[in-house]
Amino acid sequence: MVTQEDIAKKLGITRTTVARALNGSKNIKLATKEMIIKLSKELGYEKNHMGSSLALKKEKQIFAFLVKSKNKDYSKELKRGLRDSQEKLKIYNYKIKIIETLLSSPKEQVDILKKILLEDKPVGIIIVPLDVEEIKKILKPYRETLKIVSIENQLEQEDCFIEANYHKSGRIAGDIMDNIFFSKEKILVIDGGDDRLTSKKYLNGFLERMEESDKKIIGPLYEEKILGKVGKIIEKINEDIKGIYINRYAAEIIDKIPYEILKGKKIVTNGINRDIKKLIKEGKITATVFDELYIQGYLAGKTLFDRVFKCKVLSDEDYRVKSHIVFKENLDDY
Amino acid sequence: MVTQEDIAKKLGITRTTVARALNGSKNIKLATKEMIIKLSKELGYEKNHMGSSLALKKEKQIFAFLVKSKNKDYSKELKRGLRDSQEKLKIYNYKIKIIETLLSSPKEQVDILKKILLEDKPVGIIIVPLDVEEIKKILKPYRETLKIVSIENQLEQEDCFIEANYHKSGRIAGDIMDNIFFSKEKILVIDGGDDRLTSKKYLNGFLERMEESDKKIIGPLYEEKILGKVGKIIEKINEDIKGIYINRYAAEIIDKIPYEILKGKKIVTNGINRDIKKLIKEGKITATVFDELYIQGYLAGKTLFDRVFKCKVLSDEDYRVKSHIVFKENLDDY
DNA sequence: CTGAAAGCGCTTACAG
DNA sequence: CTGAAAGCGCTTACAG
Repeated sequence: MVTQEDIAKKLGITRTTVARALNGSKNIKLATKEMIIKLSKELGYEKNHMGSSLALKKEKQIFAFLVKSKNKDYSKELKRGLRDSQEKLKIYNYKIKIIETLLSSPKEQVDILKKILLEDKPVGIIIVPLDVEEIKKILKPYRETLKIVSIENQLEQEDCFIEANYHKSGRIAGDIMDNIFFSKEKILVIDGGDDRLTSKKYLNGFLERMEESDKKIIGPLYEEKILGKVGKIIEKINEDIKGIYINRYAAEIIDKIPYEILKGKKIVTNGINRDIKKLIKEGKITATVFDELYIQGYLAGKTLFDRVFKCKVLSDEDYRVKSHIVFKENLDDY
Repeated sequence: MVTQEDIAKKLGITRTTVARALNGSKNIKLATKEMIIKLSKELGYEKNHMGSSLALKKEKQIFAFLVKSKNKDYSKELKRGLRDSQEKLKIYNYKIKIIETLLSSPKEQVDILKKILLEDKPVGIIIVPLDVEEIKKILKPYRETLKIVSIENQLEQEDCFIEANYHKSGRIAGDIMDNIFFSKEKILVIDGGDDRLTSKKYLNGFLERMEESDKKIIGPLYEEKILGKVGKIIEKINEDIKGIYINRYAAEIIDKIPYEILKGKKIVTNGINRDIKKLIKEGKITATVFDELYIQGYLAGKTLFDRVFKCKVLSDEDYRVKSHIVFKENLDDY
């Protein structure tokens, strides 16, 4: 294992100067710096992070900007993932502070971000950016020192970007629906509306996949405030309908429909929560497909940390969030 | 943050003594030790692992006993997971050495284990134990200092035990098969034999789940050296058969059967490898269910490390290996 | 059984 | 722009 001291000795200088070169300090002559960097590469120097952290005693702050949506599970799971990644950070004296703003109020997010950049001097930002263009602008002057991870919406190319593939999960739901039936059955598609995060992408993925199938799609049936108008859905369901897909409010909608009407239909949905789990357990929903938000949160924390601290860039594969398929039998995995 | 020094000061003793108490050293008076432990609990002392590792310079060894089976993916994935967990260990100066022995030769595993315990003084053992009773006996005298993680087969209650739930994955395959068909169709079950790790459990899980269904099971059809006798399988497949389940050698068997015969049948299997993926992509296999061996390996490394180093015991949930369901549309997640 | 001291690899305020 | 020095929290060989 090669240390800064080794490099210093070979070069006839002090550890201090070597440390400076390796930390990107500005108080160092360019030539010296280059010489040190060159040798450290030749020797295969890797910084010992324990030594480094031990010496670096003051707490460094990372701010995570999440959003609160009506879909409570969304931010809850993301937060849980983020918190779990914190454990690792804590021992290195990094701290993630979570700030939640409303999905419906991009301006609030922008304002708080501005304030924090100015006052708290964070070393990293994790964000589910709402007003993407505005946020890009705000971050620009801080880019030299700030590491950025965005979730759901991409900012600059250079930032790490973590996204779940909701569209794909929609396609998978379609794949399952297609495979459940041999012949050209009728499938009713219920559009529970757009939550501005996942549900529209789910629906589009499902519909795209169904176009490649021989099943006959009825709908999508859309109603504003659909939960108040379940009657309209009931009208559409008849003997001919063999399968039902719902992209949003699956549990709420199913609960409002008398079971007699749904009996024998195969229902597939996207997303997961306690109510959907219950319905799968009862055999009312056949399967659901969802993206693990927990992992997204966890990855965001981990990734930012790797970037800030180790200057390590992970491969794209590491950021990929898998889709999970849930039938009754693997329900308790989730 | 409370340090050993803080504790020492409050007690009017030196850091050295505090360290000794906290490390479980024997060179310390019981009363002193108890006093220190008590105060450190009161103050909420948590050891700083960076300081600790930095001081602890010599390499510590962990040995992992894996098995080589005919199912190459088995040990390959397990190894990959284990290797990934090593990265974290390395910076703390722990090293995992992997030893593979043949599944068919439990004695070889026992012999090597004996030798290593004697000569290498490992701080931890990860093992897929074959001759469980014998291995329990061998490990007994070392239990004071040695942390043990077993995979697949449990040793003592106190050891951490990581298992995939192959039986459950079999049940899930059954669940999918059951859901694919509305009516009482005939399902042919092909038993590809016992690999002594997964395939029998898969089969039993599948059959158990099918008993709860209204489908009619044909088989299980078992032949010794089944790959040489695919003719017997072909005989069984006729118009009436709507679904086929195969627990082992799915890809090999399907490849030997003319596609005309399989066309229109829904095939579900357990396990995953490149060939199965290919068949799913081609639409020949509808779905497969498998246990992520990679995760098992990763967990084994991580768990042992947590035990050795942090004296941390994870909750059962952390050891749980999920089952994964793969249809065509989520194929590229794996 | 306990303590004084050196050292792990790194960072950074201070002095020049 | 560079260096001497203190210090992060811990461990352990050595001396008593």
